[in-house]
Amino acid sequence: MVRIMSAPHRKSNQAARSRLSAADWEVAALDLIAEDGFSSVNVERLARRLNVTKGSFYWHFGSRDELLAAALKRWEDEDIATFVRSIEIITNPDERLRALFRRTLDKLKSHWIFSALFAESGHALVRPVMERVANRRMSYLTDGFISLGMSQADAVHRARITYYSYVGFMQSTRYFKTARLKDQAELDEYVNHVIETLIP
Amino acid sequence: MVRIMSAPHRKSNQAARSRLSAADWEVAALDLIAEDGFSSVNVERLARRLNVTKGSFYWHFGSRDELLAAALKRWEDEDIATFVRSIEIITNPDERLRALFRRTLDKLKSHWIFSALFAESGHALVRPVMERVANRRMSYLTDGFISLGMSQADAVHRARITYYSYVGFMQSTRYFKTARLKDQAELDEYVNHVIETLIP
DNA sequence: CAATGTCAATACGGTAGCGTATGGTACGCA
DNA sequence: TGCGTACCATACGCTACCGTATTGACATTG
Repeated sequence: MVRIMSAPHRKSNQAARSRLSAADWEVAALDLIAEDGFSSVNVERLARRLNVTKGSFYWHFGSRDELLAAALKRWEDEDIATFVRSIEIITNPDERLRALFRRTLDKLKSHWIFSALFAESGHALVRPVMERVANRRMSYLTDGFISLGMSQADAVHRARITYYSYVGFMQSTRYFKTARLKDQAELDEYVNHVIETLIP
Repeated sequence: MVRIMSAPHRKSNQAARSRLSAADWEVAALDLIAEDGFSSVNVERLARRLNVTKGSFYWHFGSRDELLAAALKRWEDEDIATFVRSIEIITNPDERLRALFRRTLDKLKSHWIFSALFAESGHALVRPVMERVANRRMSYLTDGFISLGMSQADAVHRARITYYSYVGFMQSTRYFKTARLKDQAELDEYVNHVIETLIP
């Protein structure tokens, strides 16, 4: 119960910047989401991480939900931006689709956040975000399969399989050691199999 | 705040049986899990559903975790039993695999519980259960693909895709209206596409 | 009918987390 | 140099939930 404040007027290890902005709280929230899930985000825990008390938090945000909404928006925006940057520049449709498949392996923090958020899509703040994300990716995939010569109907189905298997992969590797592939080689092998199975 | 107890000594609408067993609490917990997720299960809410107070609960169970563990065990046992009953009796390996794929569409409550539990595999009580379930299904699928002539390595990969796309499908339809297929016809069409894509 | 066992109601103590109130400190700038 | 703005600390109230303690109601059985 008694918490020893070794550095009362903090000048401590990591937090060289002694004052925080709203953005700092959002980023910290996203970190926590990636580690422990969306609903694990609570302001006192965040405050402890940032070496301040929640007195500070409520200066930047009116409520916990306000922070969560801001963090979600930040993630969605970043996610779109990096996606466009890394994929959209590839012109050849076949190449682009394959690159998209392989991209699921980049262990970006964004993927972990995706997985954590997806698992809690039941939450009223999360659901609309994840639904938009799903629709964007699904229609992107559909277009990809169409431009490879598939019929509209087949492309939609194939996009579903693809997206769903991505979701399942992410969720499983998040939670289960058993599901994690051993090394980079096995990972590559798996993705190659996926590409050969799903890309006509 | 003031709760009107219209039927003090309860003889009320649904609960004809005026006394409960531990099993009743477990079943109610599973219902709640299917509807609202694992972590939404709390004893006072359950008690309200069952038209009793939690004074009763703690006669049957020592703690909330004890109930959750019992409910999980109940589900896992049932899940194995119904799986064996519905699939294992089919001898032809190709038929069996197809039946397994189509079984995904039966809207059994068990599937909803699966989906709710999977989403919260982060929980210490849930994770081992879902890991066992995943391993069982994965190795079952792997055997299926092997008996259809695939190499061991390919079969493992294909089993992964299959299981992961099942997980993604379940999770998505659980949360997103957009993801839900319109009617039985579209559903069948989708599964046919899945079968043609994933079964060699 | 008494005694016991089984299930339930009520009242209470404890903790975690949200949000508020109020005052404190430090930095930029007049 | 002093003053206001921006950020932070402390203390508190409130609610939801867990779990405990005690007593009550009803059924079964000796």
